Amino acid sequence: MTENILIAVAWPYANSDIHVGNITGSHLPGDIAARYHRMRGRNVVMVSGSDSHGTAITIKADQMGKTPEEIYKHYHPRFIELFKKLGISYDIFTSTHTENHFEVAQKVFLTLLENGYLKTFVSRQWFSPTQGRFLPDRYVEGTCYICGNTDARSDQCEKCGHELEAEKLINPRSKVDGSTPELRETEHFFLDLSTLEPQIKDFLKARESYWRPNVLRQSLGTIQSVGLKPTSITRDLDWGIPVPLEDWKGKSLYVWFEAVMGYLSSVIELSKLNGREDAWRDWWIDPKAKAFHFIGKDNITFHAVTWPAELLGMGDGFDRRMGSEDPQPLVLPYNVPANEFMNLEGRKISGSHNWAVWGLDALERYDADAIRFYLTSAMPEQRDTDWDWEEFFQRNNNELVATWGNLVNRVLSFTYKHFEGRIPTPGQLRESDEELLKVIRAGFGSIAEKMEQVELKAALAEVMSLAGEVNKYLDVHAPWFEIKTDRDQAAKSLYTAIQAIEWLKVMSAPFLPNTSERLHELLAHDKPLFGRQYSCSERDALGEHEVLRLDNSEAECQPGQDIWAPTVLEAGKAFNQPVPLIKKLDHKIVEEERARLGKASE
RNA sequence: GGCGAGGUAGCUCAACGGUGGAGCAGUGGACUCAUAAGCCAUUGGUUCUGGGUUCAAAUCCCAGCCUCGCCA
Repeated sequence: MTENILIAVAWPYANSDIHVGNITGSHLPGDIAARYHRMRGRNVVMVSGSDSHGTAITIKADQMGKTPEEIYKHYHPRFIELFKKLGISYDIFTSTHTENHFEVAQKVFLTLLENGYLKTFVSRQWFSPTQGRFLPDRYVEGTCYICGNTDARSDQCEKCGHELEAEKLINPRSKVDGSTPELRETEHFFLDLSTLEPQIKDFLKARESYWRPNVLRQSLGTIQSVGLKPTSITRDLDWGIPVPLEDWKGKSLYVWFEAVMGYLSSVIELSKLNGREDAWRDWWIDPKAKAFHFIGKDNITFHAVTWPAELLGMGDGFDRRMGSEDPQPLVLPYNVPANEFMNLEGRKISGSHNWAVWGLDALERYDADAIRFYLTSAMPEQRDTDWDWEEFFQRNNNELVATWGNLVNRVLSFTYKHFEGRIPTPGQLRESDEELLKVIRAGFGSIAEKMEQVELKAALAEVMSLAGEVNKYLDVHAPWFEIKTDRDQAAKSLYTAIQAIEWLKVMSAPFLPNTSERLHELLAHDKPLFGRQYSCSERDALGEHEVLRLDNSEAECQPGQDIWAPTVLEAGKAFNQPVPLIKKLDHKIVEEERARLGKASE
């Protein structure tokens, strides 16, 4: 039975471009995991989409003099372009602003309501009489009741750093038109986390042995120390998913409450696109399916507590609403390997100050795999890390090119020259040949263990270390001497080295898919390892949205076929004339890139 | 303010109670198939600070400092 794996990546917020911190935090680790599981022959679906709603987008829209929809439609295709160029292989990358997502989100809401986990509370919020609507906290400014700063935002004072209780703000004024807002009562829905707490606790306890400490302590730790409180899930906002009830006009589902449902809605959308409406149940109903959630540390509570609470609270009600005759509960997250943050040259990444390395911009000058290699090496798996251009340069030239790229090039070009472009026929291998192959072969097992545990840096380090073993082996045998005295000995050495390279191509493929694919072609394999990314436009009642997809039909990776294995190299087979797989960089890029930082753009 | 994570060689990280390790950078050496890459050898550390427990602490406990996240 093929294992079902859901790779769910945090939905990027569609009010800014994606930078290296976002990439290494969630998209890249998700992609590496997805590719690995696909190679194991598992039934993988990797999903994400643009988080299109909420106040941050309406604010951006106001600043730019555009509509929220225009803002989302500007960034969404740029996300897709980036994922294509970087090889982030989503099975579907869609948006929360789709008819399908609206339907799913409203079903989730109604199911939770039906099951008694939603409550309403009345609170007081600032209302603009001139505009006839409630103002989000960030739209109201006034005097800080702690430090007296006259330009404090109602939810936070920049000057003294305190977060504020919005209704205590002195001399409030609307950021939109400067008018004076007034406090009015407003009613909102809350998700009753306190009632669900025992179930959430059981869910977390069952995963205690293998979750990362930061994720576990922030979720289970909070429950054990202070407990959970009801959390509000609706807002007085037009731009979003309407609360699906009479008399709740002008109120939307809170963006965080609804965006996480994208993990469910996107799989449903993909199932519809593929014409197999029930396929989503492979990942969401099959109790053996595993869901991995790749997120940044700012998102831990939402994914380790709130989203599981939504799933638990629905019971089998969602499946029933989807028309199932035998309704079942939904699958809970298997792991939430949250990453910490990546800084840039010693400072926090800041988009507004252009202190950022933007994905699309960097891809104009560097190969996808060069970026992927460095971002994996410096992935913030257990602590904050730093993108440093000098280190990017060093790691590319001294590790990726020197250890791996050069290994492939020296072996293949020497063989091509001396063995007429064919894999040498080795005859009986020597003991030392078998020894090297044994060491490399063992990597399939030990690297797999790290991949299953989502220890991606350690996994990549082991691949590189194995490449180093091949370099040492070559130095001992020196086929460039053997060829002069005993051609058969050189044939054995080169065959062994190419066999090792063939295996390392497989082990490095989740990290360096483009490099592996090109090496795969060099070695004259018929089919590509991975599928082809493409995008298409879909139309529904809300308009059109672009969708990034993946066509696996021609790929070697197929459900049920485990290609993460030491296949035996065919002696005598012709291969293509080698070319260097990875480019060396010139040191001048370090100064050039540093000079770009912090400069105004656009 | 509350909760949490992290603070180990210049950089990235590993050791998580038993003589502080790896890769890269630095330095020295022999080689040449290769993108002047590869190989061998080697320099480098009051493990944030101060206490404590222990025969033994980077590791456990207490206090403090710094960075980051979440919540109020």
